[in-house]
Amino acid sequence: MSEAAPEPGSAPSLTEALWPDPPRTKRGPKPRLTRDEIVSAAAATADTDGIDAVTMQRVADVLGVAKMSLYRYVPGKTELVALALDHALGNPPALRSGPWRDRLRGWAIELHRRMSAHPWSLDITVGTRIPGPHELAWFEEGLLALRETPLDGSQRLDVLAMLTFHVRGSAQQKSGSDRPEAELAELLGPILATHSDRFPETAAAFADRVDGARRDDAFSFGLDRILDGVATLTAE
Amino acid sequence: MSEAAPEPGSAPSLTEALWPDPPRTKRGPKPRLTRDEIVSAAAATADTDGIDAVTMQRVADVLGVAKMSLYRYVPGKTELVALALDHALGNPPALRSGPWRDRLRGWAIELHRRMSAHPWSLDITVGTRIPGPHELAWFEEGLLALRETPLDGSQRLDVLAMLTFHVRGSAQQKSGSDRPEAELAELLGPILATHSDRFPETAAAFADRVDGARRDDAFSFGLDRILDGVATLTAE
DNA sequence: CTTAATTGCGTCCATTAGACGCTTTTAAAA
DNA sequence: TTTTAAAAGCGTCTAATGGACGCAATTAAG
Repeated sequence: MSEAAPEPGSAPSLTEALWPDPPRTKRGPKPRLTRDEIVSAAAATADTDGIDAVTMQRVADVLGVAKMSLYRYVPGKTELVALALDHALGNPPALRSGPWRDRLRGWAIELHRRMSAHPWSLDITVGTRIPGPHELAWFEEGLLALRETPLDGSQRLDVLAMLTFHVRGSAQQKSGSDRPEAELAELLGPILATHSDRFPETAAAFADRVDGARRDDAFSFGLDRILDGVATLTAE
Repeated sequence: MSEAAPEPGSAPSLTEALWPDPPRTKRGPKPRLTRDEIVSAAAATADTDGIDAVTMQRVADVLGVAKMSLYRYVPGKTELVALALDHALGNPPALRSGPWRDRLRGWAIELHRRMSAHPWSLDITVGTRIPGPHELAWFEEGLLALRETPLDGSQRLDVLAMLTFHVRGSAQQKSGSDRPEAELAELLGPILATHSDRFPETAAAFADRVDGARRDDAFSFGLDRILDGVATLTAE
């Protein structure tokens, strides 16, 4: 929430933070750190102990510097976290052949894998954000896959948004546990048992799921449904 | 993160908080507040000033009591927020007739409306949560709509999850602004202009969207795609 | 060699959520 | 009616947080 612009620039600091300009004057002491070191440290901390463990103090400790030193490299915590997110996302896989459906499927699966690997990324991708370079690269890659379809640009964006929502939602559900559905069912069990009269369908559906010993593949189920839906549209 | 159980119950406090038991011994001074008053105050505060404005202090001020008094009604802030969410969600609409597709569509649209009306609800529905009574009621309603389909319980749950993800994601994007896409395009404009060589497809797609003067209906676009996909499955 | 930009960071502050324990209220038990 | 103990209200205190500010040390440009 602070402005770190040395010049009277009009862009918000978040944009500047994510899309930095190289200008490097050569006066003054040499920086002891790199912005990238800080971002990596923040991401690593989030990976091991969750996003709440990422405090300026802790990141500074990891790097062996004082807390306030970080502010020479990063305008604030918000920006640091945004950078860590883009760092965790990384570059999209480049699959430039095959039919759009397979490509898009691979795209979504890989995105899901990345986000699941950094569950904290889900906690912070909230609201209208400014995408970082890697995030935009993912978008670009997804749009490339849709190029052979008759969809217009707007529809293509909508398709990617839809896929992103599904990836995010699915990854979110499984964050923190590797058998999320079983866990949820366990949590819900007592509640449903107590109020089975109020929620008969829900109780039945969960019983069904447990009996069927289904694995956690709500993600791919939904993914296929979505791709079916898009296919229906492109076929028109 | 604290345990408020008067008895040595084994359930986590969140469950107890969301699914309270009426036991009301009649000793001691009469409570000056209701849990519901507190929850309403918290939700109202979040509605007007965002989730960050919801502090125990502020809620207490609104109600004219001391901060620590709230802890007699609510185990902690986490639980208060969970309660506020369920409060904001409210009961699902009861549309018990018509084909499953229309019912599900109405269900999703209404859910979208509610969540958009309380944008803060999106910031806090993260990870595996314990659903409150209202949330479960929505689930129940959604499952009811799917009863006429040949899908099994597990698939029905997956469909609802998918829809929920889409609703959440869409509502999230538009939180904080009523023309989110235009806003995003504005934010992205300078970036894309600067790096149009790296993101040609993205630039083109956004240009397409702006030219087409499309309104913000990524939500219903995706919703129809999803329902198409489900229809494909049920038709098999 | 002088100068000015730039770094590292110590100090300070405002805000949080929450623990703990005291006092007061009030219904149940004697 | 008196005694008793459960429960409510909440003042006080603590630890953690993000961040403003300004000073001293560093180092390249002039």
